[in-house]
Amino acid sequence: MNDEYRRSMPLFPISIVISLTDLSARQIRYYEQHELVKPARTEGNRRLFSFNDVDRLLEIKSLIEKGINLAGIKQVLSMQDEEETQEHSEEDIQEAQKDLSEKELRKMLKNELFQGNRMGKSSLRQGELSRFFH
Amino acid sequence: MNDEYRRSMPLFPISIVISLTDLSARQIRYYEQHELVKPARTEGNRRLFSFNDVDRLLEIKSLIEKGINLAGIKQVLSMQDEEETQEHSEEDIQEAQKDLSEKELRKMLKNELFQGNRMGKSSLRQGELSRFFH
DNA sequence: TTTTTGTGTAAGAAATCCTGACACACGTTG
DNA sequence: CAACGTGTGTCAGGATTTCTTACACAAAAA
Repeated sequence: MNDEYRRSMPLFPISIVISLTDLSARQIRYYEQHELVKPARTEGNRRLFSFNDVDRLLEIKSLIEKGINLAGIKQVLSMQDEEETQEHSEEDIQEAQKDLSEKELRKMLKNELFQGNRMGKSSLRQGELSRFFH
Repeated sequence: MNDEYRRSMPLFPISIVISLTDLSARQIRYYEQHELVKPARTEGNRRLFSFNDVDRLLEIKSLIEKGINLAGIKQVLSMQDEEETQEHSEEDIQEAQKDLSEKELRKMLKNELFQGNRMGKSSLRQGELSRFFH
């Protein structure tokens, strides 16, 4: 609750985020451009990332490495955002998942997606950064 | 243990530390100059502060507001540093406290120091930052 | 009163970051 | 196959942030 406030506090310049995520500046800016992350800005227009932002970037990176394109990642992330705010019934969740797997995933990700891990929530879930911080 | 590693990771530029501590850049640099904090540096020589650094600065600020001068603060902090690394017997701790109170405090802080709170460890202890982060 | 402390402020230089813009490999589409 | 779309690298010019050094000064200490 107050926790979310702390995790969304703008703290890191892009250089730190680069070292934390091993993404390039170009990648990070490109993801922002496509609204996968929305870092805050200083008065002088410099990006400032929160813990949530960094977590999100790590998640994006993990999905990228699975071969998912940005459109797909956007879907996944927006679904997760919904889950965080609203409480869902079992049906809702299945509905949302159908939305992703039928309309987008099967078509554009072919079979690469489900090699090995079945994209279970566990591996995609938040808190990646908790390996570094607490 | 691994926790200490995370808390000592250089993450924040001075601008963020300024907003987090409400200290001026001048103050922060001055404290560094007198070795109360030792922030890391980027390749380009910019300061990078860790959680521990910010905690320490908040502690410094709190002590400053109590009217303690830098020499006294340095003593207090160095004592705390020792406590963190080594395990002490009861005697050791009393010894250290005597070291501070007799040699320095009574002489240079006069009576201002003990007005109200008796400088109990509780109020000086670390983790101030935990009010903002976890 | 003279000195020391702690902080403000300013200047010039250097580092970091910003937004385009162009390139390009690869995969997709017509 | 040719044309297009996607995701990333890289470079340039400009803006912002930070650095050090130096001077100033009020308040406290000597």
